Amino acid sequence: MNQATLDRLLKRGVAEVIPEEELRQRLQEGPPLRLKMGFDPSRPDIHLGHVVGLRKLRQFQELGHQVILIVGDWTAQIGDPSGQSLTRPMLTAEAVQANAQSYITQFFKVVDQSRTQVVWQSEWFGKFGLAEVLRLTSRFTVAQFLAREDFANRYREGRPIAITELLYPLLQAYDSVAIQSDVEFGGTDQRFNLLVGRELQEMVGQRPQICFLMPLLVGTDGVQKMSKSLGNYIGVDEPPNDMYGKVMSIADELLLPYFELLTDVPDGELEELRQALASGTANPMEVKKRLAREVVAQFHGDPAGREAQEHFERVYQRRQAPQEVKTILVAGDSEGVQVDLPRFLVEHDLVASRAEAKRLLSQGAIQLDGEAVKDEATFLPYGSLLRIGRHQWARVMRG
RNA sequence: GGAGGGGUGGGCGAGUGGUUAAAACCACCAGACUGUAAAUCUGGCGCCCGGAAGGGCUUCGUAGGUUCGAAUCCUACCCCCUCCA
Repeated sequence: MNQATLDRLLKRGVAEVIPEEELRQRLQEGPPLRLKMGFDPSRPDIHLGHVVGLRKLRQFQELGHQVILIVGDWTAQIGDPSGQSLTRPMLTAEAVQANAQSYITQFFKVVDQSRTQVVWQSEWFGKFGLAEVLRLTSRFTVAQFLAREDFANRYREGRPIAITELLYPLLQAYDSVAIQSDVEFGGTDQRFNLLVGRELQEMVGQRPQICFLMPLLVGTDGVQKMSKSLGNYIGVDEPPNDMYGKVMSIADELLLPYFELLTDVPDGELEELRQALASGTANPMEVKKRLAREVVAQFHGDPAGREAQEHFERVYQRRQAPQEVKTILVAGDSEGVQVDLPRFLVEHDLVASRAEAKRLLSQGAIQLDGEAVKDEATFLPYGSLLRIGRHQWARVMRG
């Protein structure tokens, strides 16, 4: 492996490797590494935040290494304390099964299926008895766990910590033992969990895994990490136009991190971009368009990327109607139809309630062929185009 | 086993008998501005009827009760948290 490849692997889009020297050494040793990646089947959706890690797995795979994907059907019953979430309801076996399936499908949009092995926690925890649980828990102390930042915070502030939450890192750590993990991947918020795995492996006489931590992608709100529950995410399953639009809506400051973590644009070029943006010679909007196009292309192909861009330029920049507009068939007289607009909009699911429609109306947010509609009682000619707010369009046709 | 605190709108969190569909803030929606965004400003933000004025209904853990009137008082129940042992 040449130096450039190695640097890209260990530096680009990487927060911390513990310990980095050990990983370099193992990469030189030759045998394919077992790369551990776990997921929580109570949250089956993959968004761009996850993609950062998946892309890194992919890079390792391209060098011949093997991914072990763990379906966390047991830990899902606890809920990862890293997300400061509380105890979640237990999922039914069917729900877990369905979620896992959905997750895996999305997973392989980035990761190479032929170099991936999928395993379930229940393969080892299914036959775990109390004796094993005691043996496992006895290896660690409360003090060790209270050292962890979020536990420490919660404890200090008198907020609850469920005993099961303390178990979460232990179970995750045992996963590493069960699959004999060489490298475990996770976001920087997983640091503690991954380190426990490393420690536990050492205790049982296994070669301890290396912890590979990646930066957390900031979500579309520009503040918090991308997460589904915060609603600031971009899902890999989203349609091209939505995906493109969401990328365009990120803050300018996120441009470079997104390029670094989500694209293959070389570091040298990123540096040029950075300077161009700083000096004002590059228009952030144009740069962002490129980012959006590349992201969409990754999941939907190049043509979809171009089409999404055209759609965006048309609908958002020129504020024209999209190519494809929902049509509403109405029966009226020869020229068109007289309607009570709020009722009409509700009936055709263009707006949630009459009150909502009236609000929009009074704010001039409803247009008929480019003219703001003022009155609730409105005549809609056949072929006319309705626009509701920024995003909704509908054409009225005789039917 | 004992003591105490608490359950309010998407979130956080005021509110202890009427002027409260319920403050403030966040999120969200719309308009203006714009380079996509952000920021900023403006308006809005339970549902229904009404052109409007206005009216009606539903909502403050659940179920009852007191009262002309209850998120606010009483009773029972459910749930959550903290501390002491």
